[in-house]
Amino acid sequence: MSPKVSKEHKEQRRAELLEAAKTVFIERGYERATMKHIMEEANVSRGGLYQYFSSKEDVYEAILKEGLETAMEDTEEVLKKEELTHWALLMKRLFGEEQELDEMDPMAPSNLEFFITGRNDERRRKYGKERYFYGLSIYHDVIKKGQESGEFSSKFDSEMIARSIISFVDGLALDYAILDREDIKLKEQSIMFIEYLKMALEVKE
Amino acid sequence: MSPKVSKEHKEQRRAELLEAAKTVFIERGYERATMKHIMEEANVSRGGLYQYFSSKEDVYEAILKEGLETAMEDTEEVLKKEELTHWALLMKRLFGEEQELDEMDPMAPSNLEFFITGRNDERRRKYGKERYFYGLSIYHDVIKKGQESGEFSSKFDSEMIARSIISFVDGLALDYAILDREDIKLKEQSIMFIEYLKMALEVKE
DNA sequence: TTGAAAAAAGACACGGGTGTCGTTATAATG
DNA sequence: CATTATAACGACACCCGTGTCTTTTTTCAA
Repeated sequence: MSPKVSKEHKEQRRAELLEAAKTVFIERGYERATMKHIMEEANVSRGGLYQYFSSKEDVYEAILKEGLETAMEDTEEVLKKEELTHWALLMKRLFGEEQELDEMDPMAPSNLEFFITGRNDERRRKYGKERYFYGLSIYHDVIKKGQESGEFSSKFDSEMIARSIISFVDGLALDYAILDREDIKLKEQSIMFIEYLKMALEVKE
Repeated sequence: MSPKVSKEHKEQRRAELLEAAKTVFIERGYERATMKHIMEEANVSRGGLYQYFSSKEDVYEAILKEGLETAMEDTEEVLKKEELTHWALLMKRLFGEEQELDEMDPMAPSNLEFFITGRNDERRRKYGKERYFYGLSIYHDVIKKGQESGEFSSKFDSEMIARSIISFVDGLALDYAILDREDIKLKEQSIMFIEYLKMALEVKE
């Protein structure tokens, strides 16, 4: 009846495995990474790993889920500070609390890979769609509210602006994946895109 | 000494194989496609296929090369009609002669896949970089000339605008790959991006 | 300290994709 | 029509990743 190992320990182990898996995925990408690589990185046997995850896809989905959860928490966090303008809020959602325009989530390339290589798989496709529309709603929300409050111009459709943000973010992540750091100009491109947004929303600042 | 089959026939055969391969790649994507799939699609044996191509990567590079060549020819074509404004030229380069805003190269998803999954491979990385900078120069060129001629505003750096075009195109291709046709809104997003460009370049039209 | 139950280990068989190689069919040439 | 180069065939052996299954070890509770 009673479990032979504490729940805390199990969760701890699981977290360790996920951490190791992340390292592997960042290094090798989703497709080229194997369960064996993860076992080696985590210093665990085949059986040990399969105790927690039933496949590579299973591991990856756990990482994605975790990432989404922390992202949602961060969004909550930002929302609490209600003194912000909609524009500041939008910028925070785009580039995070620290506004690091030249940083990129190291998992971003693998994430793209995961969804693009699995685009013919119904399960993964559905999952990708969910994430897309969740991301869309995040941006759409604040833009719409900004327009309603009069802070933003309503010249353009809020949804299309929100969609353009996603495309921009995805495109940047893609180029980041393929090109060398110095070739991509993350910061300058982000600034350029911010200018587009300023013009479209007629933000003074 | 003398070849036992005409050169034309050989080239014809090769073209057929490439055509079949394209069909397969469009259907299954790069990673999930196998040489066997291509053999079946082309009604050719293993030996027959390997007569022309030494690996899947080899096949794909041939397709990419072909695509790039026709793209360059198209660009030449457009350049000949010198009566165009720089803006019209830019639009043609972005969306082709027909300005079909809701069309997407069916190979685009596989192309992204090819480069993103191979991002740790030196050869493929180098190849991707070449293509990026070639694409960049195409857009950069016309924007710079437009600015120099006074047709475009020089408020923003021509290179960054050109880069933003690539990111946009890549991001759109990515979303096209992952989402269903009806979820993506190709046309509306293209129009939105054109508006960004119009504002940045201060184009009346 | 001992026993039970679960976690971790690692050997194993399987499947699937790859590229090669000896053989056969075919097309050009004399 | 015969010859010969080579295109096309398809069997084969190889490799590698996967997930399972049996065995061993560890942990907790009595």
